[in-house]
Amino acid sequence: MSDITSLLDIRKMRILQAIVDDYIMTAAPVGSRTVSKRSDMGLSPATIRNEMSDLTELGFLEQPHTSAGRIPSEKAYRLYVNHMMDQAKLTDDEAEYIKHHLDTRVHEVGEVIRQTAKVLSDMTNYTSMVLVPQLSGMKVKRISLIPVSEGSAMAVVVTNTGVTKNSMISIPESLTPEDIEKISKLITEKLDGHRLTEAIESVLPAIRAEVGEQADAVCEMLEDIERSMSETDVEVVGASNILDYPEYSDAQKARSFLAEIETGSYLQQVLKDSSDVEMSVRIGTDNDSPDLKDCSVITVTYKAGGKNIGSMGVVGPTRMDYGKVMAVLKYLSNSLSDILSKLLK
Amino acid sequence: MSDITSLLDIRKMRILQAIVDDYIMTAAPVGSRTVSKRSDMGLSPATIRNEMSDLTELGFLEQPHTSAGRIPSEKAYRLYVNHMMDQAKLTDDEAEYIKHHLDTRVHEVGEVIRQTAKVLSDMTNYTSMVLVPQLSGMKVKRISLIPVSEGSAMAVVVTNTGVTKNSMISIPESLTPEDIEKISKLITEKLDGHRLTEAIESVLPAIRAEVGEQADAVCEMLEDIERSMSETDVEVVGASNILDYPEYSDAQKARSFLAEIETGSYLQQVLKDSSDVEMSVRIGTDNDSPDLKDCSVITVTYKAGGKNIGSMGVVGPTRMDYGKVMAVLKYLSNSLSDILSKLLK
DNA sequence: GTTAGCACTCAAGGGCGGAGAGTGCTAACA
DNA sequence: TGTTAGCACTCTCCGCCCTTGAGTGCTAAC
Repeated sequence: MSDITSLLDIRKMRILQAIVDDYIMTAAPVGSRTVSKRSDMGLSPATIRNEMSDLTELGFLEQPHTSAGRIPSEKAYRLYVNHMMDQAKLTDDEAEYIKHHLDTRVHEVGEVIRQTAKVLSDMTNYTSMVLVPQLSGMKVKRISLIPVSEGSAMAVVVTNTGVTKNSMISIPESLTPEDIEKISKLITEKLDGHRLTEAIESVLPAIRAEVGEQADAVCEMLEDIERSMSETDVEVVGASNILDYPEYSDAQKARSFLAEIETGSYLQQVLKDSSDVEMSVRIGTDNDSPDLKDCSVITVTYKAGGKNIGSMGVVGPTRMDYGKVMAVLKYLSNSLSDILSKLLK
Repeated sequence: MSDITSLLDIRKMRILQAIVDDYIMTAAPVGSRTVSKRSDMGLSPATIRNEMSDLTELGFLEQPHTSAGRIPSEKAYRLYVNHMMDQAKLTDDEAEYIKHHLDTRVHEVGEVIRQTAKVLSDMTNYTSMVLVPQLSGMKVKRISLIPVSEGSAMAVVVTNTGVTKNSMISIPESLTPEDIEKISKLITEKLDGHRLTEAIESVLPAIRAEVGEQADAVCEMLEDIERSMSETDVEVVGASNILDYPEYSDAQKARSFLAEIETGSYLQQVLKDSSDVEMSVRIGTDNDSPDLKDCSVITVTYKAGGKNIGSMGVVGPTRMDYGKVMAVLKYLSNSLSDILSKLLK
């Protein structure tokens, strides 16, 4: 990116910023008079109009119809987010609110994640989503197999950070509960300290040697475990918040937004894709999903023990309060990272 | 209930039924001419008007304004559901659809529940909810404790029917992983075949005797397990369907409906409360939640091995297609019961 | 370069009238 | 005595017109 002042002079920037700020608050097209009246502007409406005309030509503003004010284009939001947003800081009350509601006495990761999603949605009044910590990349401490019925067992994977995940797997009917217990011990012993993803190839020979004829079955089980452990869960809260915004007062539009949220697959993909960039912002058509073409999605990552282990984000109308959302996300990312770092030892 | 023909003669019944049927399809007030035109009616609009006037006086019909048709009151819906609904039967296509989408090859209870909820919502186009099988009342086959970090462990309860549930519990820091394993074996041995709910008092003395000084800690752990096992989970699908109905085109109304669904606590309560009646119907203000006062909730139970183990239901506008919904619910209840009975051996 | 002034555009909202759906009453009919 | 035709009446809905007001773009003057 070249220096943006070569693209837009300072005055245009200030005017554009004023328009975006105003539009974010009111959702109504902004006129030249409104901008001119801002105490720090000191220019007549006529001058503003000339500048607005230029900004429209440059693609930063759009006009719903001739005699309406202007609304920001996606291009304007991108510029706004990157170069001219007031990076809001949380008020003391807000910080206090987070501290108070992220109950650090809770000892279960899932519960902490749910609380985080709730707080995120409540504070922003948009839809929030939090990816539960990902096992991939963590080291396995223990894998327990619990016989449930003939043909099925529950696999519980515990990582060295204390993150757990469990799933039902099918097992060969030939295996007795005792066999399962033996295998459970064996694979824990062999896999201990390895990453689950890399474990199978590297550890299989050893296991194969020890379990003899049932090696194939065990091998399949391990693959089954790996497969189910790489599935991601995401906690989504506050989908109905979208109905608070006039952009979505049309039932049909709200319907397709909510349906997209409910399936969750796109959002899940976004969170996964963004799980290595500290903060990502997708504006409008940046989103592949047509149902979210009037939405923005902002995500941040969170860590435990200095390593990224998950991400969370907010979905709202493109006209969202970027400054506030980003501030809340940053703060929450730190809080959650702290809590998890302690919680997961 | 006394014989209803003493309350309403046959003709009034037929007219009321015609009105309810029509209103369910169109959501528009029904006039005398519309009713009269039905091929099986054979009465002039004027006659119908007289009867409608009576029905209004009796509280079965309401009039939005003088020159509009009539709409059914809650009282009418109750009568309709109890005495005059055409108990719809599923078409072959519909039965086929269910068979096809309830994939019996799936071996995990949770997955089956999710599929059921999806099918239920897709077929009715209302919001569906399915309670996951309840452990209470089942007999414990196995309780495994898996050490996760110092101070916490995962408890996995497996019942004799193969239903599982797991949760994190905190454990006294004094216990080593070996202790935990020992205790895990011990409680499985002692609790095996008992109901979890009744197990603790009856089994505690034996356990107390064997674990010696750590008895109190173990006791607390067991209570913790019991507490978390009695928590219920419910799968909700298709909340956004409500936006397809003109009654909820008002964003504010849709908002409060969706918020109520999202918290889920009321619906969960309804499902729990109804988990011993084969089919229950709550119409309008039967629902305690003010946000659901224009909704009806219909639930059925499902079984495994001849015993009720859970329930599911549908939430929609009071003007819902009761016949269809009840038919789908009945059919699905049987299907799910069959699948679970096989699945849980 | 900035601004005042002015003609022009367009959406939103209020008022009005007709159309249409539906009712309730009355009187006639079987 | 129950049923029906007829009719006056009531309301909502919809389209129409007009006004209002916000906002623009252009021009000419500062």
